[in-house]
Amino acid sequence: MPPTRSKPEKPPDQSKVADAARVKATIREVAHRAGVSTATVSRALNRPEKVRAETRERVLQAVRETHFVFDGIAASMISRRSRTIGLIIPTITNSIYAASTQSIQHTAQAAGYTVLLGVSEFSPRLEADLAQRLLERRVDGLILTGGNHDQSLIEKMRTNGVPFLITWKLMRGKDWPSVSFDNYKAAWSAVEFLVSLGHRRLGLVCGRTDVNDRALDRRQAFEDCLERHGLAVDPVLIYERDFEMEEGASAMSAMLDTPEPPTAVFCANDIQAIGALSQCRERGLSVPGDISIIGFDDLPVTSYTRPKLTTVRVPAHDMGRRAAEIMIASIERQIPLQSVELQTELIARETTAPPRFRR
Amino acid sequence: MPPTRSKPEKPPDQSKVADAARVKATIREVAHRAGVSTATVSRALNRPEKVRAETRERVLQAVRETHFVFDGIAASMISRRSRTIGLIIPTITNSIYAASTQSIQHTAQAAGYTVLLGVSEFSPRLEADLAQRLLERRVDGLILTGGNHDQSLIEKMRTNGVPFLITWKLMRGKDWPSVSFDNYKAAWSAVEFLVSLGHRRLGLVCGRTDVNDRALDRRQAFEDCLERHGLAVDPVLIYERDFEMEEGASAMSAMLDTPEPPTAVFCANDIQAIGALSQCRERGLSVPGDISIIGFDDLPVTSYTRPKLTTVRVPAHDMGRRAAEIMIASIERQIPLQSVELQTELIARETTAPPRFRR
DNA sequence: CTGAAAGCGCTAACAC
DNA sequence: GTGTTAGCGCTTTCAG
Repeated sequence: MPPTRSKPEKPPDQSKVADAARVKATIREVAHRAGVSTATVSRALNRPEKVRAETRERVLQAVRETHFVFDGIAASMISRRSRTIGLIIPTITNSIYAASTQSIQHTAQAAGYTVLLGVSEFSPRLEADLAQRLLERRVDGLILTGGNHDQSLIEKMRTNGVPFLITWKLMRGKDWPSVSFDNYKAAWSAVEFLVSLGHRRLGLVCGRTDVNDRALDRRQAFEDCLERHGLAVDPVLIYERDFEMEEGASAMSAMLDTPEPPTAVFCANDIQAIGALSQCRERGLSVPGDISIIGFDDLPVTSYTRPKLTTVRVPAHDMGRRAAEIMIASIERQIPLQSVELQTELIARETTAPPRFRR
Repeated sequence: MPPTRSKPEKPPDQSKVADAARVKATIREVAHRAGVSTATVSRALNRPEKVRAETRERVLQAVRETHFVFDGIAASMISRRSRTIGLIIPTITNSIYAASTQSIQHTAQAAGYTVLLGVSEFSPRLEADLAQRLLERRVDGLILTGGNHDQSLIEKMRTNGVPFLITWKLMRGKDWPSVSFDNYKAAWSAVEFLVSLGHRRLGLVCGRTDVNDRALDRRQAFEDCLERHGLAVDPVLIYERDFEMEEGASAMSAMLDTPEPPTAVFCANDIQAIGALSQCRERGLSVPGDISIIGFDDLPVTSYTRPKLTTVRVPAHDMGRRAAEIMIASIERQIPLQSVELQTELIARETTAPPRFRR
């Protein structure tokens, strides 16, 4: 047994706590080992400059010896801050949300924050559960996707003083802060582009507008833009589908089987666009010769399809970074959450061209 | 003002706390409102069956009125459990890790756990920081990617009693539990397949083996398999690159510019394979006529490339689910972490064929 | 079935 | 500079 100070106020049953600890250490063990008070340990860890260098070194030494891991949970109880932000997205798999998520996590990490992740799978019910749990973990702020949320969730965030931010959807009317591009405007630009190429009969593939208000904005833009140009909005050319390539393929297939197929199709996300494109090639159709396709998101893979996909570039990384920055600034410096509108950009690649036959 | 019990032991400056709370409620307010003790509120929330139905209803009513959100942080202090698991992956963007992550989050959520996410960007330094922070948040368990970890991290997890699990890499030799397929075996099967097709000059594109032990296993299998078949391992046909399509393209480009290009290339992940494939087509080479390509992962998009990519299917979803289940079982029922080996499957699609000229 | 009281590991005054 | 003390919001004996 090592020659330790023999004042067993609390007889520790540590058989050989030489310098490799066997059990979780608390700030008390560290203090004892360093021969200081717990307050000093706390200071040495959080405000090193308020402690004499030599003392600090002794404390740090004791921390190392015991493999002490600071208990952020206990600290949070007092500081009323968890240094944690919650993030809820509908899906990560195979999607553009992964990009914003990675940026949020990166930015948070750099600022000393940890991200609690929730995946709602496009289910409002699941989202509410997820959010409740994040709130119970006392996240300092919550970053949500889109503007469809349980009313009681909003109330809880309000009364519990948890700031929240909407991403992927601009909340112009409401007083909710959002960091996003304008889905309507972006989709409009895509449709406008097809029309300007001379297309008169257009199809749409998009997500399910009942659970996805981004898809709703995009669909609305599609319909409005056609009307604006005096073109027909034919329900037989509008498909709301799940977020899968296969769904894009089958939607395209259905359109092509229509008596009067479209000469151009707007797919409101690249995942579905890739499926749609593949379906056309499967049938031996030339893209863009026989039919034009435009996607939405600019996933990295869209530069690698054959032909390369024309799409709308969405500032996913920027959005994630800005959202995290704004959230953290609000948490740390009480700066009210500000809304930011980001821009999108049409990336004309190879799947779009004028229709073969003008009417 | 509602006719409440008038015994202001602690004069609450609530001007009109009718049923919409203005500030965060604690269990005390709820107790007061329901006319019970804090202990009863706690019981009503955690062990409803130990409280009379009528009392419980009163408590729940008070919870609703105050928008009370349970403080999981305070609860964790006592229970020594956070109902939280940490997950560290190298990247989410545009990758197969998104799939396992989604499954882990899904499974955790269903079991009442929250996931704390860290993205290490293939940096051991960043990973150590991330892990430290997760430990400080007192995660009940940690799911890591691969087997390269800071020694002091391992010690901290050990002495702090935080169970950890390795994914994406089988830890046969070491005593670390892992839930994964065997990278070596899986890569071997891919290379073996090319050899069995008649290829004698093979190239490799893989991740950076210095920061990615999965890539190392796969490279090792490539080299061993060639040797086993008495084939040359030509360093000029081996490329370690970052995890980007562009990198796969440039690696392929370099190989093709070689005096004696390969007739088949094993890309140790689909991302690089897509780039490589694209590069071949860019140069007007026929795949698999002029050159065969096999990928690894079976990303959804590999069924949508032209031609469709032959690859090795990896059980990402299963791995995530099993890892989360095993971790949670260990946390809740003290079951020791068990290792599981999952299987992969070669998916022969359209980018592989016998070489045009046998030697 | 319910209440009173102690205390989880840490920090924030306030002393010394 | 450093120590002492009093809790943060909750759970958990132990009484009643």
